Amino acid sequence: MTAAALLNTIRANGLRVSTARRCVLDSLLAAEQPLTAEEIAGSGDIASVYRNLETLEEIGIVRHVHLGHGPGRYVLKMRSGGWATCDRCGRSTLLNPEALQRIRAVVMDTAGFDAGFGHFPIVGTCTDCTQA
Amino acid sequence: MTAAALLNTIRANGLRVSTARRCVLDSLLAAEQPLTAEEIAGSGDIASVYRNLETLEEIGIVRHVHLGHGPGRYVLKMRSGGWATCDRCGRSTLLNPEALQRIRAVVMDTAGFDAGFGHFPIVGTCTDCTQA
DNA sequence: ATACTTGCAAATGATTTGCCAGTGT
DNA sequence: ACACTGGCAAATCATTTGCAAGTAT
Repeated sequence: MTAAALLNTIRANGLRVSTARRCVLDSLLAAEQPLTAEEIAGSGDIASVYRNLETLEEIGIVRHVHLGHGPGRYVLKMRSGGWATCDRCGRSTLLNPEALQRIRAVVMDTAGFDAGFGHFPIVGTCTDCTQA
Repeated sequence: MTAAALLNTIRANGLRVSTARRCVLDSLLAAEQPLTAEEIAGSGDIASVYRNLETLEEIGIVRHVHLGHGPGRYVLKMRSGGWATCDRCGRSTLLNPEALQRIRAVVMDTAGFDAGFGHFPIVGTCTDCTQA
């Protein structure tokens, strides 16, 4: 999945590739971590950023996550997955696919829930912080 | 743990049992589910409710949870635990202790995280909604 | 008596909406 | 051209803070 493919998805949904829309995508493509709307907007118009994020989420390009307190954050869906956040150091990381699968299986088995941890993370204390 | 024991905890922490504080506790004692600050306040002063909830959380009586979008919710800690919320029907339930233990164990084993699901729930589709 | 608390108002932070001018197709 | 979008201002929702008056101990 490339940047060009994302633009095609936008057009395929009957939407336009506007400058503001591209800026949002470029921010997300350049980011290592999920970003807040404010971080994406920079000095630009934040209302447009929120509107575009909502639109991009509707067509399945963007994912909205809440990794802790504070504002919501946004990531490209292709770079998202199951999240884990440390309640001490605050770091958020993606669960590796095997770990996610095993956790999902137990949740399904014990609670009957088909869970993904793609919106709220697993919150707990990470190994580093537990040892410290 | 009784209602009277909660009042003792308040006094034991050098705090006063005021009318507003009692009202917050009474709301939480009467509730079946976590409540929003607005629900707790009713027609009363919501700023005092927020302040009291924060105080009660600090002394370990109350727990703050985010079960989905919308405002935060508050429960008595003695009635809280690991939460699961269905992303279709929106219902939130407490995980039974055995399920919670097994889930915590895999999370520790696969991701190295000591997680409790006491603040953010496990979000997924519940059995009823999956079948429907 | 003296802190701790309240209640009101106002401030703050995050997000949404109305509206009209601007622009991609 | 024509509908989709952007940008600005204002509204809304959740929560916090300042402060003078009230009250539990």
